[in-house]
Amino acid sequence: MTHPLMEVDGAGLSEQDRRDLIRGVLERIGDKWSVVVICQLGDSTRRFNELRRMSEPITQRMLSATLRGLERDGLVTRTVFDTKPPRVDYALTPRGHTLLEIVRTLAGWAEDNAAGILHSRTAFDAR
Amino acid sequence: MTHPLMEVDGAGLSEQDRRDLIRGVLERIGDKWSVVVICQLGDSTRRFNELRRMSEPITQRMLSATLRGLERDGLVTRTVFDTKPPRVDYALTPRGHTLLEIVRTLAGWAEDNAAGILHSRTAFDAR
DNA sequence: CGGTATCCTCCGGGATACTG
DNA sequence: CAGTATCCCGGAGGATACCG
Repeated sequence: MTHPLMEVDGAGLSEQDRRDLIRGVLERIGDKWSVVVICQLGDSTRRFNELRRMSEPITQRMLSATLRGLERDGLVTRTVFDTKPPRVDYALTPRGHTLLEIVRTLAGWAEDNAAGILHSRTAFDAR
Repeated sequence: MTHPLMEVDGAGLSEQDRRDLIRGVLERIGDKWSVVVICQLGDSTRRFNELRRMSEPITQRMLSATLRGLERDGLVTRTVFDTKPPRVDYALTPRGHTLLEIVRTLAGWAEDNAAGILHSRTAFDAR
């Protein structure tokens, strides 16, 4: 039997380490654009400027940085075609797709609860 | 006829508005401590300093701010007992519990994928 | 087309001290 | 015990210009 806290890399993890680990991963989807980009890549492979338009008002710099971060974490693949003009395709990896499902759940929750949350905020601020 | 600002339930929102809405809600759980605090409140009601210890190394200031944000969004209730010394209890609302479930899924995903992600990062950085 | 390079601003959040 | 009040800094991220 495997101890729950020893599953990651074989070393023992404290509750503290566990939270750090989760936070480290959540920072990826906690940033300003990752969730948006992941959602846009959900249906199909996309090219850079295609993503840029779909994710407006993202800046070129931030799209580039976001994609690099997602690629670094093995959530997105980057495929370069050596044509002219250049063409680069981005797509979700299998790991990225498992995250997409959760992110869609989260997005659904956000939509379902948006009205209630906005109402709560108004009530809270009124005081 | 429907006024745009009244279509918060998702019926006639532009793709842009939909993303803004989701981002607005995700910023709550995207900040540094909300997810941690929500998880700690998952099992039972907690007092302020109890949460503080459970969420180390959070600062007093940030716990206070995080709880206020969660309360504002109707995710957490704050109950003051007028005793000495003072006592304040925090608990998840029903809405907070629905979010807790998703957050737990997310935390589970983070744990399950932590090793793979760390490996991907190392491989990516090696290049 | 698909990016970098630079510069600059804003604010999330830590440290510390004080309070009802 | 359960908070506020200040001060301050690093870094996320926007604007803009340039590049292969």
